[in-house]
Amino acid sequence: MTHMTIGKLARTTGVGTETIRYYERSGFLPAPDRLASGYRVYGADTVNRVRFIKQAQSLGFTLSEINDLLSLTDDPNADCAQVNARAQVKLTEINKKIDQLLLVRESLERLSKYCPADKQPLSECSIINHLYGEEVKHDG
Amino acid sequence: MTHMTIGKLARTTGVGTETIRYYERSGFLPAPDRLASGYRVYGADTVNRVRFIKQAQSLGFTLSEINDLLSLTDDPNADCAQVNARAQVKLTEINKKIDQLLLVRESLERLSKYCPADKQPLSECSIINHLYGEEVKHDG
DNA sequence: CTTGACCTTGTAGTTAGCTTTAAGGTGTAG
DNA sequence: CTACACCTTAAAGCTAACTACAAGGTCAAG
Repeated sequence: MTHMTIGKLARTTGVGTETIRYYERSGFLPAPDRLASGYRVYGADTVNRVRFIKQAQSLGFTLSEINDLLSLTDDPNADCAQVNARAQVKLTEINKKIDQLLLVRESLERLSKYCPADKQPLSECSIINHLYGEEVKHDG
Repeated sequence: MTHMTIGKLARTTGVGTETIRYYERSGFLPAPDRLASGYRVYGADTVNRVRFIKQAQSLGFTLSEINDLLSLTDDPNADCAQVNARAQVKLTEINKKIDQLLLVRESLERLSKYCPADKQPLSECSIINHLYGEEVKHDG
């Protein structure tokens, strides 16, 4: 059970076969052994590597950042501090995105609050008027 | 001063000339009048329209959603409620994104907390171990 | 020995929103 | 009249991460 073809690997890891081949093409997975027929053969190590990629993606890392992380795990001199530094960079990015979205939400909520939200003409719509560059009343 | 060429419009609105042409190609801006030379000529209305697009983008609307909003503003039967409904949809999306990012941040922070963050071998790194599918210790 | 699931390759398409390039015409300041 | 900034077009390229397609070879069951 140590050898599996691409479809089995795909089913085991929950990605598509085309995605596996794409990862190989792009250097995220090493070129696997082949059967005489040319079929790719994978072992448990590749299952782990694909899972690593998917887990890291769910934490907001891009494939190229994940490649850096994978290089670290292959480097005998790499240490925890280097991984943690990358995690901190990612945390900073995520915090920035959250802050931006909070600002956008605030704007939209404020605009919506002053929009009659019934069958008023668009000339009364604070959202549209704001988009066209006009000032909107503030609280207080 | 009511007529300006594409470069002036671009500078006035803070976008590139190629972006203006791209908007026209894609139907976000109407085809403008032309000089005898073929140069595009714009008026203040186009400045407003481009600003509308940019403002709406900063609120998280995609170009295709913005096109819908612009169609509404061109529709004599459109009303405030329709615009507000779109704003609510967008607010829901933004809230979803914020929630996802908060979860991701929590995961990354928890992992980072248990990572020695000094020159320990990667086998001690809770981040890497998590990505490879191992369990991580919890608080309490 | 046939059926059908599975595999191979290379190439191109997708979404979103631009940006760049090539090859050339126009407008104006000095 | 000569720079030089500005304009024109069509088409291709970019980033990210896949996804689809065509045309064919392989493997296992019955």
